[in-house]
Amino acid sequence: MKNKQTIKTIFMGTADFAIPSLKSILNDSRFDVVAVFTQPDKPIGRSSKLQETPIKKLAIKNGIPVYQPENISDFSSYSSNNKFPILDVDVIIVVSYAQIIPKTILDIPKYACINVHGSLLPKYRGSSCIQASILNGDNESGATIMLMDEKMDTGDVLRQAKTDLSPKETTASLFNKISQIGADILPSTVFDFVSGNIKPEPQDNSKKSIVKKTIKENGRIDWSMSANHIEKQIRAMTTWPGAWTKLDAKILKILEADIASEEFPKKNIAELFTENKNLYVKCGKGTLLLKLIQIEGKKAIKGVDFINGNKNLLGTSLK
RNA sequence: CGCGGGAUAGAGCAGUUGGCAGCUCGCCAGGCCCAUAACCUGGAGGUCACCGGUUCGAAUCCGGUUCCCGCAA
Repeated sequence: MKNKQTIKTIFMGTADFAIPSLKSILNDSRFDVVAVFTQPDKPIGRSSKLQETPIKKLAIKNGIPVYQPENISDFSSYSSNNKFPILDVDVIIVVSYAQIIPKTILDIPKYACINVHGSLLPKYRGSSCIQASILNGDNESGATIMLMDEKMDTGDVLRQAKTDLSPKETTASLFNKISQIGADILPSTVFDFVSGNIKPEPQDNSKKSIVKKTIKENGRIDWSMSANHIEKQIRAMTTWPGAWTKLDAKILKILEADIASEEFPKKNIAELFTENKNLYVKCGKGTLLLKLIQIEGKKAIKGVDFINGNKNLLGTSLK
């Protein structure tokens, strides 16, 4: 492709994860973003007001046409003539769009549909890739730029960027890291591919792993598990759905915890107790020191603050 | 107007037949001690979210407002 030409691009994305990528593309003069696709406005939070997706806000701010079809393959839902509205594009970049892209659309761009995925594929195909890397205690993860095909996250890899995980990494912090490093390499990767300077590498299917979408129940703590496992679960479930348990009839979220260095053999599993001004809960193996917790209807508080105001609840068991 | 919880000292919480504003912690001063996050003594710190009503008297009862949070989506 000639230097003076720009890459005519459609961007599809919805969640915050896609924001750095869209910014990256918008800030790169080699790209011309002609349209943005994102999910329809939905009510979020306690009010029933419709909320625009983060991507929609960014697109509007930059004066780019926004499409929000309920179903991306149902052209009639967003185009009056039952056709995809823009047929002459070079690439479609999809990041965290929340819908499967059908073959009819994969075939539209001149070069390819390109995806940014939050793991080092073929590891962790699926939507909860970042949670999975923390839950499994990985030392490194990263972002993958790949060509899309009809299956989920199975396309040929163009380029990857790695990052280390800190011992206290949470899904929230890793989410930011990976979305950024992915965005950082996205423009040049797409450009190099379009220019013919990248040879797509098929994934090694023998090394694949697939992760299911995170659901609320994944945040529920099983206190018979090891403190080591629960501590990773707490970091993996930050900030949604959060690691939670039941204190009497109320939900108790565990926002931050450390693995206790001491053992407390006399305590029962799931028992809440205090020792040296620290709040602990006994696990199946080992003990967790609760640093930051939140009771349903209340704000997040430190373990020591909970002890000060709720001495009567010490000794009870979490469920 | 989706369902529900909450607002009281710097923090976390008690506090209804309406009657002097409390607890734990922190903070300040002093004491004990080889020493301490331990212990003892004393102290400061409140417009009980806001506005109005009932009452001799309201944190408490009634009406309204604002803000925070959990669920759901």
